[in-house]
Amino acid sequence: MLTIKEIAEMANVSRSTVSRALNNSGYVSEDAMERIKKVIAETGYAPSEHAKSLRTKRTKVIGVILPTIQTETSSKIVAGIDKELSTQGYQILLANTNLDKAKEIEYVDLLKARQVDGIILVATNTDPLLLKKIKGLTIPIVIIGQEMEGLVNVLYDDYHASRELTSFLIEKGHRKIAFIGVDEEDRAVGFLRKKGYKDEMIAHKLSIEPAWIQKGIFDIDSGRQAMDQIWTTSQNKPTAAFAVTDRLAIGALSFLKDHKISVPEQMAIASIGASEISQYVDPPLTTIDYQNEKAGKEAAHQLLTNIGTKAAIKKIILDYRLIIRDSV
Amino acid sequence: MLTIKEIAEMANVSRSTVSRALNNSGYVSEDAMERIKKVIAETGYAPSEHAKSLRTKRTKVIGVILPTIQTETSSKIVAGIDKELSTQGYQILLANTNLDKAKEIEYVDLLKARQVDGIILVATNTDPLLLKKIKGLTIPIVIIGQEMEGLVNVLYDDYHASRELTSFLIEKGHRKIAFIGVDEEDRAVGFLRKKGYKDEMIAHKLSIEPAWIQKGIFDIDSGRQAMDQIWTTSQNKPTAAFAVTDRLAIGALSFLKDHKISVPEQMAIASIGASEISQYVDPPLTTIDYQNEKAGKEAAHQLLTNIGTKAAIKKIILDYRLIIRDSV
DNA sequence: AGCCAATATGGAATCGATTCCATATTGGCG
DNA sequence: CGCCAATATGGAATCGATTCCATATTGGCT
Repeated sequence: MLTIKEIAEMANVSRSTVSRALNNSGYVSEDAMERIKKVIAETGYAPSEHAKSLRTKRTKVIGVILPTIQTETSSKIVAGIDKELSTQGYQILLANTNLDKAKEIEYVDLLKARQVDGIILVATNTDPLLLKKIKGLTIPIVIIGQEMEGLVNVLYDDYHASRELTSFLIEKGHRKIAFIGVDEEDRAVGFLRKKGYKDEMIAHKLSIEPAWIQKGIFDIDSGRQAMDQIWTTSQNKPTAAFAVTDRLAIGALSFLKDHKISVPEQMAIASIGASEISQYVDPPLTTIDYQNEKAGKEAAHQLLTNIGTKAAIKKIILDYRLIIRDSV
Repeated sequence: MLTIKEIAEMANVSRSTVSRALNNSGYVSEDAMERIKKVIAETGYAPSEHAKSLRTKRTKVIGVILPTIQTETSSKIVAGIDKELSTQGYQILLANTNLDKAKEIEYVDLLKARQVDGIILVATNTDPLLLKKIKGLTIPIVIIGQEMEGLVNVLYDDYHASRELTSFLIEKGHRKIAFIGVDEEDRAVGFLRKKGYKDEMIAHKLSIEPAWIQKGIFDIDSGRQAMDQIWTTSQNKPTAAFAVTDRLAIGALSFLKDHKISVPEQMAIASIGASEISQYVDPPLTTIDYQNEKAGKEAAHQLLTNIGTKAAIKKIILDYRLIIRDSV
């Protein structure tokens, strides 16, 4: 590993001068500058970022904590974050929790020790312990996807999106609408989307049979099982189902297809996510686009503006868009 | 930011003793240990990783360079890498090139400056400049997806997978087989898969009409366009098409569906990738599973065993698996 | 009781940069 | 021609850890 000292010797100047040259801080003669540049080019010297960070307290690294990388939502968010950060020379240090709540907290500490300049947390819950840990941080943090009081949030409008989608199903003539959700510990996806559905049903004086409400995890197969449950256990079969994610909807479609239940004639399906493949399944899914990449970009942007300055507590609510296709 | 010096003062010991306590390097009395632990617990002190790395030359960070995060392949690889690395306390520093070759080289330098303990490169080309840069590195590196002489490679068996898939189509009675590929600068996906297809066709004395061979980029829409080309420009219409990725195949399916060309009766489709949704499109795709997560895991494993020791140059070729579904 | 080795502890150098300060060299101008 | 400010340069402290070395303390054993 080449150091600044060696470069200085080779260019016949002091370390201070090399440093000044590297950082364009002036007071370097043309002559010296040239020699230094030449030596650097020849040797391929790259200054140690660690020594630099130790001295300057800035790392140009942002920690990103996420529940999984294996969903389209996550990768779109990360892509958005990266797009924004890379324009400013920042990089992403990944912290994947694999949906483990303890790890979420642990990673906050680890990122702190690595002195990242900021953290973006793609949250799945609003655990008080996590919240407490976050509030103790001195570096800026932005939360995506869950509302946390007193912090910078980038949010999807889960409640209204959910109401609107339910309302759309009702407009289309459906009265008996089933719901495939996820655990309500996930306040945004679990609780708020369910509430939106229920409230809209109630607003239209429509009743909900308990068997119509099923829960999955975030994969395709559990969507399939949920639809199986709905179909086989409900007394009064619904004519439509609202799945809180595209994957759950795709699982549901797969069950329906195998049982020769036609979509949308016998059972309409709608969901939230607008994943790339939602338009290529059979039939193409009616779904709500959440603009995940934009969420990532927006979060990164907020974070960058908060670095170095006091964070203005903000709630950014992204808009959504209903995409109507053949599944309803 | 709390430092070791302050902890030392609070615990009434020297910095050396605190350091020894932190690293369990012995020679710390029970008494002192207890006081130090107490202070650390109370203050939530976390030692600066930068100062540590500066001294020890180890960062516990691995740089991962990839062409995009927005594909299932990439996220599976990253998930695999993370799974393996996190068991050893390593983290991932992401470097997303967005398919920009210049950035690929640039990021090697940046990661070097950040003194990552190793690099995993998910490669899309075998550019000589890149190769030269890599060979100059002193830290271990593992390449996924492209064969690079003299380095540790984790490879898919593109050539044989391609031959086998072509052979399968032929077995099924197809004689006129089209091919949707990508640019051959990507040696693995572009060149080798095409060669496998061609060689297998030749081995069976089957001729290929120029219009049957089309090229896309890595997205669904270009697969659609490629199939459009094949269908509208070929004199002699093929009865099957081999797409080098699932996305291209899905695009092709979409074209066929819109033009009421039945699959597999009028046109069979097969591809490589085994993406999660390949089984939920209509009809479910016959595809080859490459085990991307395993590739990531294996690469990370190789990298970790090469840290600290001289790298054994190795070529690891992963096996693949033909998944037969209804599209053929 | 006295000696030696094991244990315990602190001091100081070090890692590779930045940055403040002191000093040396210029050049413009009266 | 001499003076002052701007420019150019190097020395040294510093960031926060680790680690080598020197010294102090302890306990076991003859």
